Parts: sequence; structure tokens; C-alpha cells
Amino acid sequence: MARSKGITIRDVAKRAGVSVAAVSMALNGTGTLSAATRLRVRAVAEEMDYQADALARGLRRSSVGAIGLVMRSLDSLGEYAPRGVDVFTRYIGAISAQAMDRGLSVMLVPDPTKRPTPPLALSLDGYIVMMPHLDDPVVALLERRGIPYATLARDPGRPDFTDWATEDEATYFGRVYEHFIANGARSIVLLRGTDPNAWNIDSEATYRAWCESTGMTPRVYKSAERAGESGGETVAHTIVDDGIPDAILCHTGRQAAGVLVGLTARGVAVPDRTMLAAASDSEHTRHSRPAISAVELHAAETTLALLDLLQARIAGEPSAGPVLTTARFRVRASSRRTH
Amino acid sequence: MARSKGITIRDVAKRAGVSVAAVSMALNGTGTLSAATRLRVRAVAEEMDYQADALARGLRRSSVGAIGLVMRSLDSLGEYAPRGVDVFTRYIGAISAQAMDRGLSVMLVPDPTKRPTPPLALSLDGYIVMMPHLDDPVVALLERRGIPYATLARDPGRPDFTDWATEDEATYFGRVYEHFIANGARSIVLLRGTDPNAWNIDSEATYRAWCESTGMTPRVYKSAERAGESGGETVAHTIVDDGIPDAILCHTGRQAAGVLVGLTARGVAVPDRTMLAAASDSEHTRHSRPAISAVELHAAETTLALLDLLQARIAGEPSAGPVLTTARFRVRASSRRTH
DNA sequence: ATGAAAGCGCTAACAC
DNA sequence: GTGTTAGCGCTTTCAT
Repeated sequence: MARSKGITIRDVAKRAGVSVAAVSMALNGTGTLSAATRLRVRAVAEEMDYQADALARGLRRSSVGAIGLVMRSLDSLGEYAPRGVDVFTRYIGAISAQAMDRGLSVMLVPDPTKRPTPPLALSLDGYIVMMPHLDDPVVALLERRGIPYATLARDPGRPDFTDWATEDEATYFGRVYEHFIANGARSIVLLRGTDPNAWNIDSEATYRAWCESTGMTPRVYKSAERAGESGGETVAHTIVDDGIPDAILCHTGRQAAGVLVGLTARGVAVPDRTMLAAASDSEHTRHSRPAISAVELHAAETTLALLDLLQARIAGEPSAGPVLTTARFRVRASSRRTH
Repeated sequence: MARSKGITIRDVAKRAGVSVAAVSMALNGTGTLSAATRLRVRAVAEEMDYQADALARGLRRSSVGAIGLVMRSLDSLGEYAPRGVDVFTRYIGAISAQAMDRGLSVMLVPDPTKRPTPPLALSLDGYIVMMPHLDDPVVALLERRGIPYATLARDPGRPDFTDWATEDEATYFGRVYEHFIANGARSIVLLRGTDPNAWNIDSEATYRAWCESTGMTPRVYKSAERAGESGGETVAHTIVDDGIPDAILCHTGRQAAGVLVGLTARGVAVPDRTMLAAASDSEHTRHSRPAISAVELHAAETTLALLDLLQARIAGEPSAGPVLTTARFRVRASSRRTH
């Protein structure tokens, strides 16, 4: 339970022969201290291996130097073994590494709305919410409590909110369609997920707009994110029954891998009869046979922007968002045709 | 910066017409309050949506309700995009989910020894350290500060330390060897990693002891964890040059996948000429052609034990460790021979 | 059974 | 330039 505390600011003050205020000022670079005292105090503190208690400091400053990370879409996977969804684990890694570089700690908060509220949840300096859902309760909570936050991808329910960053989906989706067309596709199917997040909503809108402008008849299928590969496989059969298209674009690598299995089972050759691509890369796209063309998301670039946005919000600066980062479409065998 | 705080215990006290002490007692179930007051205060607190400030509470109790998670071997990968090392990401997920169930938050702490020390690092209630290295500086820091911790796998430098849990490596390694033998293997090679952790040290010892008892000549190869697939591929060539064995057991799925590539390049058929298996499962083992036999680690079971051990340590109870959990060897095409 | 008050370790006014 | 002191919000004796 209660652990014995270590060295306090008083110990350092006593040893350095100054007041606690002097120590505080010396270590924080605040106030008006003589350079000599400042240096001496710092030396003593260093020597004693003194570390200011984060709780006491946080209580005074109302700022703990830690942010929360809510893995929205990870929760929705139901289980915590997100096989193949390495997109999100890469975001976790990128964010924690970058946050540490800035002297921020990262706290994993699966769901701060769940009672009882996790202890530190409401004391964190800010939050990064991954892929907020429509009417996301976490966002509502943060908003209600006045806690700063930034989101990965826009909040579909709040068009005015600008503290978000994401890969420029409209651009790279367009690139995929053009790639399909350039390889002779006349009909393209979109397979999206069911979570009510920007990713699903916006890409369908992009697709429909694109169909509109090219005169193509839109065909949109849905499969729940958590259904993973088997969901994709099931949909593949439906797609074949409805009429084999020239190309299929799936949201996740898992779905694409499942679709590939389904198509193959029905004797539909990929890429010869139908081309296939995924809008997010994963082990599945890389290791399928044939390997599946996919959009490579650059997590590090996006999370860097998210941290910038969040820190600006915490500092009370005006929003510089939204930020759109670039992603690269990597063509693999599943959509490579040799005319 | 400093965020305006929410409702405090004083607000609740005022509204309920009692003292702050009464509120504290009512909400914590401590002291000697009349049932009536207790209930009334709780109702008021509930109604006001009051949440005790974790920082102030932590300052008094010297306990914040949060634990740290140090991904030792993940750091050693150098970059934070652990492709194929889904073992660790699964541990992250399992631990954070289980910790939340117990009302604990999980803080990701890449390296608490790195200066400047991350703010809350020294204020956390305890730590779970994944795969500590020999003379691990993180363990040394925790030890020095008197912070409770439990480790995934034993600390190779501290035989007396018992607060650890791991999959029962000796048992399942034996099972793999027996499987190889049963399928006609006369010579078996072990490919391990280079990190000085229990995983590498103990499995080599198990292997050598097993060779000793069966009269087989031990052949141990090493490849740095961070070298991943290409490391395995390189080693495969060396192994072939040294003489093709009947079976190869690799530590990681990435290494095994690389070895498979290397063997195939040299015309060594798997599993016909040489069988292959990995001691930890990953996307690589599942998606390679042929799929690679692998030991499936049950992260959830092990992390549950780790949390129990840690909480016992935090509560000052005697250690109930070490805990050995079971793992299952899943035979796939890479070691399945049809006689 | 309840309230008043003393701190937990720190920062920031405010004196000197 | 430096020290004294009043809290941050909470828990916990100790009176009453």
C-alpha cells in the first residue's frame, strides 16, 4: 500500500542550506535566483538523486505531464489480441515513443467512461482518442470535463472540431481507383467496416462521389471490423453472387485477406479476373498469396501531428488543425497486371 | 496548462451539510459514520458526479492506482513498429484490459531510467517488467527505490527473486523436440536470440540438457532479435553450410520465417528434408508457406498471474511466485510429415 | 457520530 | 536575491 517516500524538496533545501522555495525555483528555472545559488542547488539535487514528486507537483500545477490514449477501435475488436490490426499497435508504439521524447508519459485508457472511472483518468493533461465514433461517449466526457484532446481522424459528429489528424484518405483512395482503372477495371466494389467512424463514413462518400464523376455504378458492401478475415470471406461470396467486379477495395488488410480466400474458393483469379487492394496495410496483406496491394499508413508522421495539436490545445494556443498526412499506395501482386 | 479543477470534496460536503471528513469517510467506507449519513453523502456525491482527485488522493495515500509497464525486449527492437512481434503487443493488450478490470490504470514506460525521468514513473504503485535482461537497469532502479514489481520470465541475474510468471518453457520445448524425434529427426538445431534474457538463456540450457540426455550433439545458432527475418535468412545459409539438420527450432516467428526463406533458396525442402518450428507464434508463422509449427503462448493467463503477483507485492503479502503457465504446441505443415 | 485541523510535497505570492 | 507562508484536494488522527 503506502510506500515510504523518498527524498523531498526539504531534504535538498536543508543540504544546500537554502529554502524550499529556492530549490523549487532553481530546479524549475523560475523566479529570481542568483546564478550561483541556482547552480549549487542543482548540483546538490543531482547528487542526492532528487526527483520532484509528480503527484505533489501535479496537485499544485494541475498538470501531471501525462496524457491518456484511448484505443477506440481496439475496444471495438472485442478481444485484446488484435491479430493483423497492426495499424493500431503501431500507433501505440509511435505515440508512446514520441511522447516520451517530449517528457510526457502515456497512459493506456481503454474506456474512461466505464465506472468506476480509472483513478488518474480525469487528472491527465490531455487525451488522444483514436478514431472516435459518432457520438463517442469518451469525447463527450472529455468535452464535459474540459479536458483537451486530439483525435486520430475527424469526429464524424462534430464538423467544427479541428484538432484531428489523419492520413489524407480522399487522395489515396483516389489513387487506388485510378490504379484500378489504369489496369483496365470498369467496375469497382468497395468493402467497408461498420464502425460509425470517419474512416468508414468518409471513404464511402469519397467512393460514391468518385463513381458519380466517372459514371460508374457504386457497389458498397459492409463487414464488421471484428469479423476480420472470415467476414471478408463471407462477403466475397455475396459479391461473386451479385456479379464479379473488375476490382475490389477493402478497408482493412484482414478483410482483404478474407476476400482473397473467398474469391479463390469460387475460382475467381486474382489479379487476372479481379484485382484486390486494401486501404490499410497489415501482416495479412504482406503475407497473402498473391500479396495484396495496400495503402501504407505512416503512423509516426500522423501521431507527431496529433501530439503537436494536443500540446497546442493544452497550452491554450489556437488550433492548427486539421492535419492531413500522406500515405503511399504500395502495389503488390494482387493488382499488378502485365498487359 | 493549469486546467480549472472540477467539483471538490468541499463542494460535496457543503451540499450534503456535513464536513469534508464525513464525505471522505462515506465514500471510502472508513471511519464510524451513521448509515444514514453515509448513504446521504453518497447520494449527493453521485448526483454531483463527484470524482475524488487522483493526485490529491495519491499524495495522501502514496498510492495512485496505476502501474507501469516496461516493454524491455520491445525497446531492444530499436524501432516502435514491432512487426511480427505480436507476442508483446498481445501482452500489452492483455495487461491493460485486466488491469482496468481491477481499477488500475496502465502507464507505458519505455524506459524509466532514461533522463529526464518521466513524471509519474516514480509515483506508480508498481511495475510489470517484460523479459528483464541480465543486470537490467530498470529492475535496479525499481529495487533501489523500493517500488514493487513483477516480471515476465525470471530475472536471469536474480535467482532469489520469485515474483515472476512465464509459460513453462522447459515443458513445451521438450514437447517440440519429441515431436521432431517422433517424425524421424536425428539431428536438431536451435536458433536463439541474443538478448541476455531468461528466454534465451534457459531455452539453450534446456536444449543442451536434452541433447545430453539423448546423446545428440548440440548445435546452437544465434541471431539478434532485431535482425528479424533477414537475420534468420542469413543463419539459414550458415546452417546449411555446416550440414543440413533434420529439424530446426527457432525462438521467434520472424526468425523461423526468415530461415524458411533461406532454406528454400538453398533448395532444402520443408518439411521433407528439414522440419521447422518456432517457439513463439506470430503472423509470420501462420502466413508462411508452408505454415510454420509454433508454440502458442497464452498471454492472458500469464499476465493474470503477473498482476496477481504484483498486487500481492503491493499489498505487502508474501510472494506466491513463480508461476508457470501452460502453452500449446500447434503443429503446422512445416513439421508435419506423412509417413 | 461528527467536525476541526494537521499535513502529504510542491509551487507561487508575498514579504524582507 | 532569498525566506516565509498559504494553499492544491484529500485522508486521518484527535477532540468533542
